[in-house]
Amino acid sequence: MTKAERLRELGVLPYPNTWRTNPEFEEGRRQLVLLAADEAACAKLPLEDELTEDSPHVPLFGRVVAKRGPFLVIRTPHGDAQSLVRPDSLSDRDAAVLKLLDLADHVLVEGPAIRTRTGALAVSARRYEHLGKALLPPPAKWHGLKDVEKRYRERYVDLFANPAVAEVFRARTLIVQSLRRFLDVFGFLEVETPLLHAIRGGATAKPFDTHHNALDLELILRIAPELYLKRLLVGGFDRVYEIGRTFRNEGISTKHNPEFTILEFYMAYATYEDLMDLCVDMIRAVDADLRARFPGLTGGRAFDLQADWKRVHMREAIVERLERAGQGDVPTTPWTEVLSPAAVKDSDAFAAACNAMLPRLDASAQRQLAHCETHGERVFAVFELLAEPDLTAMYRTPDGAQSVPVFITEFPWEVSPLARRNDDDQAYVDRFELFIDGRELSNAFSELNDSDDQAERFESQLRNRARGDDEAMDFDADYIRALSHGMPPAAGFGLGVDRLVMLLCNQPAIRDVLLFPLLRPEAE
RNA sequence: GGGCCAUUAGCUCAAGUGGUAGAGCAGUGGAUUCUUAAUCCAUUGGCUCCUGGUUCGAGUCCAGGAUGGCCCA
Repeated sequence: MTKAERLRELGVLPYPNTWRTNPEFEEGRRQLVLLAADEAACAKLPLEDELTEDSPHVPLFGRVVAKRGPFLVIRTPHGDAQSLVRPDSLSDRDAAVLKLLDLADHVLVEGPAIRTRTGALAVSARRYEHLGKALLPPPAKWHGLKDVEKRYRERYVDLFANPAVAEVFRARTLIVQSLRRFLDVFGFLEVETPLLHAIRGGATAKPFDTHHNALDLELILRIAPELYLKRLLVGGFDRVYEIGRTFRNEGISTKHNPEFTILEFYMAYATYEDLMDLCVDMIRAVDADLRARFPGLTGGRAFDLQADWKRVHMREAIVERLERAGQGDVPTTPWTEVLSPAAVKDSDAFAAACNAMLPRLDASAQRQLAHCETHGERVFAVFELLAEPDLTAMYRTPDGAQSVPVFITEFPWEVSPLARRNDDDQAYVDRFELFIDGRELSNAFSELNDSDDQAERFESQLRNRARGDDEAMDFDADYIRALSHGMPPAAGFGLGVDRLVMLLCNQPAIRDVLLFPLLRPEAE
């Protein structure tokens, strides 16, 4: 006979729903768990035999994760606390129900809080209620659940068996709340724009295809919210933001999941330089919130957010990388043999250097560089191949102990189809990407609000498509019409929220900050 | 996409060069009841990821596949 059947014999439902919580129980439990973690406060509790008739009873409810002698360890969202459950302190009925307890069951105990002989808190149970049955045993109490695949597939077990994992997800929520609060205070309006798009725009990426039956319409899941948010600037919402899911039909890795969370905000009458200042303030504010509440997650960092954040033109970063090759932690590179710092400004010399370098690159880098047709595309490719991998070695705190955040600015226009051209040099745009700890976290620019220029950029994207770039954008005629109605001068900002959580919470893989990362379905 | 590694009981892990598949915890039955991975006695539990091959004999060797991890791209 199963335990569930034996419970029924005692008149107890295995899955009851009769005991209900209320604000008083919730607060009582929370205070109790906090008290259990406070050694000094526990020392003031009475021993069992010092109790008086009027000692107040407190509730403790949650999942039983361990049995030790006459003690049950009960796990709650706030932490663990234990209960001393002795049959002779319980009614016969409660004692009989207690005998049918399995690890992982949900239970309620009520009784006075006491100090044990070892100085710990325990709820000395006068009442014991079975609240919910578990049929499967929990993972080994000492080792927990370690199997990485199982942790992702059975996240529900991971979360209750490994409290440190649950902590990361609580921290994630705090980070998102903190981002919202920061933007709300600055007068940004949070909005929701469509996830189903008819054409691809706002980023260069491969989309997921889907279909709407009633309209018989081929649709894609959005690869970025950008173009809808900028339509709202035209509509008169001067400061808007959206935090939401975005989908890119690409590979899965420690840094990529097909669906991820993006923050984008747009600010009228501002430039990309204003956004650099705002970005520093925002990330520092979020980090301060995080460190105050989750100090255990934020130690031992390889980067310093309090240091001065560097601002480096993309071409300067390439020059600096060449000049510092072999110094400190910046490795030597064959690029120094083919590309002189002076040649970075000279499109012919730069192209020749790229050609000379081609046979020395690995297959993927060759593809990336050979694909380039213009100087701007080559500058971007060389930045990615040469400078980006060593940003953490190049930009460090004065004592050299930590890397500092760096804004890479002045991108070539060809790789920036939605960004405003620089007034002094039309070949480059007013754009930056933020790198912290060597990882690309943000992309932002002064917005292109010249509808004629934007139309030319879309045409350029179509030419890229024609020559085989299957990530190029579509021509968005409605967006051109929107710009033609007049978009205020503005700057916009995008941030990978999952990557920010990884960075601030010291998590090595994006799967560690996604509750349910995409996995292949299990075999039958 | 390429390379390397892993896959054995519910969980965590063992099984020199091929020779009867094991432990701890969980579970079950009992004892004990101020424990801190509770303890003590007894005990159940296996398609060793899958499919083939070599062999008298395969968890172990070989080939192919599956899933996952790490690195590279």
